[in-house]
Amino acid sequence: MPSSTTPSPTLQPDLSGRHVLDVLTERGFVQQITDPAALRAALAAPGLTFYVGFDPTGESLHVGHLLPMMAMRWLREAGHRPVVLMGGGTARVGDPSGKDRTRELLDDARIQANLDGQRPQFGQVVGPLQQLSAADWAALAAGGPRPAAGALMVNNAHWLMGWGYIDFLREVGRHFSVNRMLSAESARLRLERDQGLSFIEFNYHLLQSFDYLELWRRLGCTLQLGGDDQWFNILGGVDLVRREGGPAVHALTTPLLATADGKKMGKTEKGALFLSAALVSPFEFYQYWINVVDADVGRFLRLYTFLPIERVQALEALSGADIREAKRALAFEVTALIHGPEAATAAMEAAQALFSGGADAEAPTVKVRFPISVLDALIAAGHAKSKGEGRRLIAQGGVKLGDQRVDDPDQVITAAGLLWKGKKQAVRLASD
RNA sequence: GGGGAGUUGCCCGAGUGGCCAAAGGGAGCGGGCUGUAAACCCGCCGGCACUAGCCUACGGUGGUUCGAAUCCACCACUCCCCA
Repeated sequence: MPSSTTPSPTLQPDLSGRHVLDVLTERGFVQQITDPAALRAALAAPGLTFYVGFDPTGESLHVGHLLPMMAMRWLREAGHRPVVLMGGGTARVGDPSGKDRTRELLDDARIQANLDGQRPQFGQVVGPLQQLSAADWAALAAGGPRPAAGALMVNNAHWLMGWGYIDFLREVGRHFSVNRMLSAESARLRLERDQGLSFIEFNYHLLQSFDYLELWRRLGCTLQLGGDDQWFNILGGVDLVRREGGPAVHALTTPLLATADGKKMGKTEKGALFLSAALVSPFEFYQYWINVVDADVGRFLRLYTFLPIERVQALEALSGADIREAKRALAFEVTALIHGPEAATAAMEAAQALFSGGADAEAPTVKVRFPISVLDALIAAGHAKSKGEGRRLIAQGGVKLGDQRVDDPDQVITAAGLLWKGKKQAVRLASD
């Protein structure tokens, strides 16, 4: 058990003088690289500009986005310039990669709201970012000077929205082979499954490729990072830059994570594990990492924390019940990174109190009016969606009031206390 | 433009007039075993009332019938083949 003093998380990466590519590889960030030797040489000296694209498809980022963000932070530490590309333009089209059906098209208001929601979240992990406005971009495109060193945030709406259809076809479209695009996995998957692939989605590839060209032209960007499902799209950009007379720019993909038991990474009962505290409380966030399956702990420590590799290896070496110590470190570190050390400490202490049988532990609080039946309280607490479900839970022994198992749905609660569903979820009932 | 197939509960998928709230699988939830793990075993899994019962539901609307997810008509959408 940690002492009552606030433990201090490791919120900064430390390369210890090693080549950043070695560190990224060792920590499991690297899936594919276009030309490893060339990229190694390019990264040897600081100053390379690289980017990662994020489409604003939700109001908050989630852990799926965290992986490339961590990689960006490491690269930044090595002295390179990160560019966060917000897909304000591409989100209007929709990426078919990895989707087995057409995603609903987002309207402009939705996209704008999502952009606003996600924007501040990048800084937390990647570090301070300078945001370029439409006017900034226009100046840059007109040949103005590049911004001084430092991380940037750009929005591809600024260079995609102005195109005329014919112009785009002539200038960009002519470089793309439909034959190749049809053979790409994202398209092939749809075709084989008779799922259909609308023309608009089919064009996503061109837009993303054009992003790379534009970022190379305006900012000298020579590396794009992305999830491995983006490999083909990134290569499209690499090709386009070359066809437009540019150098051999680089591509690096990160692995697509599934948890060791085959589930999608970052999925909770309620949905994605969002980084926004409003959507997923720090406590819930912490609990997600604590409950990670054993086989994933080492991998996640490497990817989602900045703990030194020696420390990670030490934690990985634990076995049996001691693995929980590694999970505590993981949960604490990641929570501290996203929600801050205070919130992480609070979440950790709340979890410990709750699961060591502490009756007065912290837990999400729900206001109710006493007296209230257990059945109604379950619904108020969000533990059950209907009375039928609540009855079922009780019948199966899944409900506890404090440490007392409840077996009568009509039992009346008269005072504040903890209401448990199963072994892991508790809500504090408080007077309204 | 012509011809054909299809639309079932969170997902996949059976079901062709009453025995259907609808087989089976997956996901999910609870219990047991444990370490707030995995694997495994057991149970649950539309809503309300929970004893009997009622309501909503099988793309939409209308119809046939004592009775329809199942038959008919029209509409919408999806996919396939030919052009």
